[in-house]
Amino acid sequence: MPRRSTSRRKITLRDIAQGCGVSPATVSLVLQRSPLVRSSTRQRVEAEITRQGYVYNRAAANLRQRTSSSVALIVNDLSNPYFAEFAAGVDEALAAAGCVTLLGSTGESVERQRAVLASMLEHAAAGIILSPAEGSDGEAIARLVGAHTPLLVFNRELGAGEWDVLALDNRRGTRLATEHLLALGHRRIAFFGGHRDSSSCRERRDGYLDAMAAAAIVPEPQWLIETAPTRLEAARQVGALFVRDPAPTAAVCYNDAVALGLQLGLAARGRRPGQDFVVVGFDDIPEAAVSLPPLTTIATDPRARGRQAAERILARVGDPDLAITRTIAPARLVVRESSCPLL
Amino acid sequence: MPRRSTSRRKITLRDIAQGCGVSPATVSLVLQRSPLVRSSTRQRVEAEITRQGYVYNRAAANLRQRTSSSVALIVNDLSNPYFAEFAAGVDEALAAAGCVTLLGSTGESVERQRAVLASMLEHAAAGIILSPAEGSDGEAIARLVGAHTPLLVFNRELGAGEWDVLALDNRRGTRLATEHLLALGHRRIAFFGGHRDSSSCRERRDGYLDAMAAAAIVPEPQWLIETAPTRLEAARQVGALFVRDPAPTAAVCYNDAVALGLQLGLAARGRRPGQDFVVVGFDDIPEAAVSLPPLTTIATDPRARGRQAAERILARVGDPDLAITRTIAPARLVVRESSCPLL
DNA sequence: CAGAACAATTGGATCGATACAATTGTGCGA
DNA sequence: TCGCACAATTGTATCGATCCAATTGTTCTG
Repeated sequence: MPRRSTSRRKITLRDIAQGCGVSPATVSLVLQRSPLVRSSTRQRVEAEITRQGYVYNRAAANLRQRTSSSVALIVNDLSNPYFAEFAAGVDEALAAAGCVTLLGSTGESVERQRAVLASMLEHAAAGIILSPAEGSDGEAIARLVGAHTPLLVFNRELGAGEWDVLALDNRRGTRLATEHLLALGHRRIAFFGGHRDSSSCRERRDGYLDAMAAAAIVPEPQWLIETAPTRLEAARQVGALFVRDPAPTAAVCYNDAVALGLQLGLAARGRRPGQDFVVVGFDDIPEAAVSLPPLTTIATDPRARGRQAAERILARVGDPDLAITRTIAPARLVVRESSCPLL
Repeated sequence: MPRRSTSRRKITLRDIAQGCGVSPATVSLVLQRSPLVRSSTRQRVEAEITRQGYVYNRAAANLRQRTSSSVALIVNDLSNPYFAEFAAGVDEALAAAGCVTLLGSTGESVERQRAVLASMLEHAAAGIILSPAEGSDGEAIARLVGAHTPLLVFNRELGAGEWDVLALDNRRGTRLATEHLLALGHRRIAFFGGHRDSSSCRERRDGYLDAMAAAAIVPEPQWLIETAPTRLEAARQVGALFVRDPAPTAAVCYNDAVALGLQLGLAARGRRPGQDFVVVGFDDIPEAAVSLPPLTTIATDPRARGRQAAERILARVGDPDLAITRTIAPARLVVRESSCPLL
C-alpha cells in the first residue's frame, strides 16, 4: 500500500480561501457552481484556484456527502478480447457519467474474487459489475457484498438473488446458428468446444440441442466435443470430429476462439473450412471478420453490453428501490463465408 | 455522479466500539493488527466486527493518513489485445501490493485524455501509468499532473520530463527481425504497415533501416508501405508490394495485426506466406502462434511489462526522491514457420 | 507496600470538503 | 432615514478512521 509524497503540502480549499480572503464555505460554493456567490467573488476565487494549482479532493467530499463516485468492474480475464471490449464499453459509459472505474480481475479464481470483492467494498464502490469466476457461490457473494452495494451480474448464471442480471441470449444464439446450418442442408452437425460445466457452455449447447430436436435429429455422442475454450486446444481436438463415419459436415462452436482453432485444424488436415466443412462461431470478435475464410458467427456486441451494464448499475445506484431487472441481450446471426450452401 | 443508498446507515468503527464497550481508538488498533491490544479484547472486537458485518472505509483512512491506495492506468485503446494484456499485468501487480487500479481510456483523444487525467488526480491516485494518446503534448501533461503525483509514461515518447519511462526496444526489435531475414538470404525486404508519424512506427522503421544499411542495401521507396495498423487495412494494401519488379521477397511488419493481414492478403493472391513470401511481425500477440503459418515475430511480453510498470510506479510512490528511470524493455525474436530459409 | 516499569486503553483533534443555520451586506420602497 | 426583503457570506459541526498524548491497569522489585 503506497503512501503519498509529503515533500510539499498539498493545496486545500482552505488555502484558496485564505489566498483571496473569503471563507472556505464560499470556495466550496464556487466549486459547486452555486448561483449564490456573486460573480465578482467567483472570478476572484477561480483565479486563485488556477494560480495555486489547486486539485479538488473528491474523496473528502465523498466522505462528507456519504456518496461514492466509483463503480467496480470485476472480470475473470481481461486478456480475453471479449471482456476487454466489454470493459472498454463500461469505462466509456461510466466516464460519461463522471464516474471512475475500479478495475479488478480474478483470473477465474474464486479465492481471488473474494479478495477483490472485499477490496472494492472497502474502496466504497457505489456499485459492482461482476462477471463471476467459474465455480462462484452466489450465496457467498451475496453475504460478502451485503445489501448496501448494488451488484450487477454479467455473463454467467449465479442463481437468483438480490442483484440485477445482464445475460446473453446464449440459447437463442446457438439455436439460430444451428437453424442456419440446417437450412443450408446439413444434418450431421457437431457442437464443438467449451467446458461441459460452464453455464454459458451449457446454455449454448442447449440452444443447439433445441434446434436439432426441432429438426428431429438425434445428435450422436461423438458430435459433442469438449475442449478448453482456446484456439490452441480447439485446433488440437479437431481429429475427434472425424474418428467415426459418417463424420459431421458442420459444427456450431462454443465461441469464436474455438471456431478459429477449428478452421486452423481443418486446414492443417487438408480440409477447406467453409467448403469441405462448415463452421459457425459465437461472439463476433474482430478477428472473425478477417479469418480465412471470414467466420459466420453470433454477434453480441460486447462494447454495447458494457455500456448497458454501466447504465444499469448507475440507474440502480441512483434509485436502490428499483425492481430487480434481468436483461437478456439479443444475439444476432452474422453470415460470412465460412458457411455457404452445400454444393 | 451516483449517490449511495441511504436506506440503512452504514456500520462504522464507532458502532463496533459501542457494541463491545471499548473506545473507537481500540477498534482502530485492532484493525491495524497492533500488538498493543490484549488478545482477549481483540477477539471480542473481531467477533463484533463479523457480527455486525462491518466494512472498513479505506477512503476515510486515506484522508486522515494523507495516503492513497489506488493507481491510475490510462490507455488509449483497451480493445487492443496488447493493451488488454498490459492492463492485466498492471492489475495483477497492483492487487498483489494491496492497491486498486483506476482504469481510464482515452480512445486516442487528447481532449479525453485531459479529462481522464484530471479525474484521476481528483480521485487522488497515488501514481499514474499513462500510455499517451497520439499527439499528446508533454508540457501540457506535466502542467496538469503537477509535481505531486508520480507519472510513468509507457509505450510512447513524450519528450523528456519529470517522469519515469518504460519503453519497448522498438528499434532493436526490427533490427533483429531484419537481420534474421538477411541471414536467411533475403535482400529485397519491405517495411510494411504503420502510420508514418507515430513514434513507435518511426522507431521500428529506423531499426529496419539500420540493419539494411549495415548490409549495404538501399531500400527502394516502394518497399516502404504505410497502412493503418489493422489487419483489414494491411490486407487491402498487399498489392502495393508487387507493383514493380523485382518485388520484395520478405517484409518486416509494423506489428502482428499488420503481419496477419499481410499473410491473409498474400493467400488471397495465391502466394503462400512463409514459402513464396516471408513475413515477420511485432508484438507476439496470442494469435501469432496459431496463424497460418505461425508467425515469426518480436515478443515484448506485455503482461510482464504491465507488472513492471506497476512495480516501478509503486517504488516511486514509496520514495519520490528516487532518480528518474528510463527503462527500455527487451524485445526478442521468436522464430516460427512464417520465416524459413529460401529453398 | 510504595512506586517504578510496563501494558492496555482512551479523548479528542485532525485529514479536506460540505451543509446548515446564522450572520452580514445591499437595494429599495415608504 | 428606517426597516424589510433578499443576496452573499461565514462559523462550525460533520463524514469515518487515525494518531498522539494522556490516562488507567497490572506486575514486579526492593
